[in-house]
Amino acid sequence: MTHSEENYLKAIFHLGKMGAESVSTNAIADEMDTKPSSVTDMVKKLSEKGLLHYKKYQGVHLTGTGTRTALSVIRKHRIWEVFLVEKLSFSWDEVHEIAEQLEHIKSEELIDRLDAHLGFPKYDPHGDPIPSREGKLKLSDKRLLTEAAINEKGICVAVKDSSASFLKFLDKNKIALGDHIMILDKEEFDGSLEIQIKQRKMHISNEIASNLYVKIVEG
Amino acid sequence: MTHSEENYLKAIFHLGKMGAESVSTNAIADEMDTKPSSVTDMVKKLSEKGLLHYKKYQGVHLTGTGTRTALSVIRKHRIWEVFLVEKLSFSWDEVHEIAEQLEHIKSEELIDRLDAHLGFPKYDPHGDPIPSREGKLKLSDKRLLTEAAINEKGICVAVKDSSASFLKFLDKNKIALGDHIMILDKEEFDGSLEIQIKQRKMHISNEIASNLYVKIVEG
DNA sequence: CTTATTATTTAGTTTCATCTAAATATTTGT
DNA sequence: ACAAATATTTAGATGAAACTAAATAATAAG
Repeated sequence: MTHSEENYLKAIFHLGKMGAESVSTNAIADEMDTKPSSVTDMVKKLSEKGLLHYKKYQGVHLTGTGTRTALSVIRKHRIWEVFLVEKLSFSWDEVHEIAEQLEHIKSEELIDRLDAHLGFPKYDPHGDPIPSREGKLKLSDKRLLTEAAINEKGICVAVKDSSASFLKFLDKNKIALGDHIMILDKEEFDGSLEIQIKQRKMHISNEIASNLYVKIVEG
Repeated sequence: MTHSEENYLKAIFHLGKMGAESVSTNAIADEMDTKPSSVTDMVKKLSEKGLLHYKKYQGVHLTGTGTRTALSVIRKHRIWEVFLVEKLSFSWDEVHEIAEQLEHIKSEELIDRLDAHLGFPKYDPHGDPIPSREGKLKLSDKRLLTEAAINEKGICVAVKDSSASFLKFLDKNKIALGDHIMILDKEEFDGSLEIQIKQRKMHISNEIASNLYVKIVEG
């Protein structure tokens, strides 16, 4: 399994909503910042290896083996991110690029020991769940902040966009995972929100709200 | 800089006794388990990139940049080995393969933070010195056990062969870095040695002695 | 001082992952 | 339902990094 093959599986997994939907050539090309023709080539190869199903012009979806492989790479990525933040004090906006490299290190033993060393974390620094050794992925009832109703309260549990610029924005505005948020008002015109977060009120754009996941708390 | 290029630089550095001697095509091919013709190709490329000097039929030697790059890779390799042993409890015979992969992760920040996290170690688990950030390599007065005279005392400071089989042999026979060793007798016929190690006597073959480094202690 | 041996290089091929340009299939809009 | 737009695939090329087989240079041996 090459780095490139692993990256394709990861991208297809993400695009396919955990393997349910079939994924188009162009979507993969976009996600991976490559050309559709390159995707066709790779997809043929992965298909021959039994990692995904492919019929011309009909998109692809991962096989069981393909899904397990993708989850194994995602597991590595997320565990390494935890390591970088917890043990090496990187901030959450600096770890993605490095984890993109570390996720390809081949050693199950290594990742298991690292996992133990970190105390078997369940989530990465961006709130994404870490797949188990067996390839089970915890699915939570998190919702985008844009989908919450006025007066609903939630706890910020994850980000959708993990780009450095978005994460830096959150840091600068003192919004962190675990924070309690209540929707005070929604602006019809631009979809922006008035929220109460940790005793202070603030106004956030729709763009921001649509990249923050919350878990609604009753009451 | 590709993984392969880094591996070539590392191999040439090791073969060239820290850049002093010029290294032959065949020696590199042997070291890297590849064909001489492949070496010629790569050496031409590295030469064009200014990492080594190459004249047909006359071997190569690293430039300043080439040496610095090699040392940077070696630094990464050794720091990762310390991490694997100290933090993840790998044994010293398991870390080489994994470090061969980790040494190619591109991030100076990562290796500096890891270095700090480990308390700025000076030696890797096999007793090899870790180059500084600036590319300085501590050279010690260690000598092979085969070069020590009868009645000389030394401290075991490093191994020459880092293969799993040799290291496992040492573990099994309770020989570890830091142990005090005295040469009791040398057998003319096969070069084997009678040694005193930590209150017990044992007999070791020339093959073993020629892969153990000691630092002679006076008295 | 030739010849034989060994070392090294050249030339041409392969595999991998990408690309561009062109061809073909599918989908959409009227 | 047909043309236009979009998506996808094919064909052919490129750059790494390896290989094999053949040619050439350097070295060693008689």
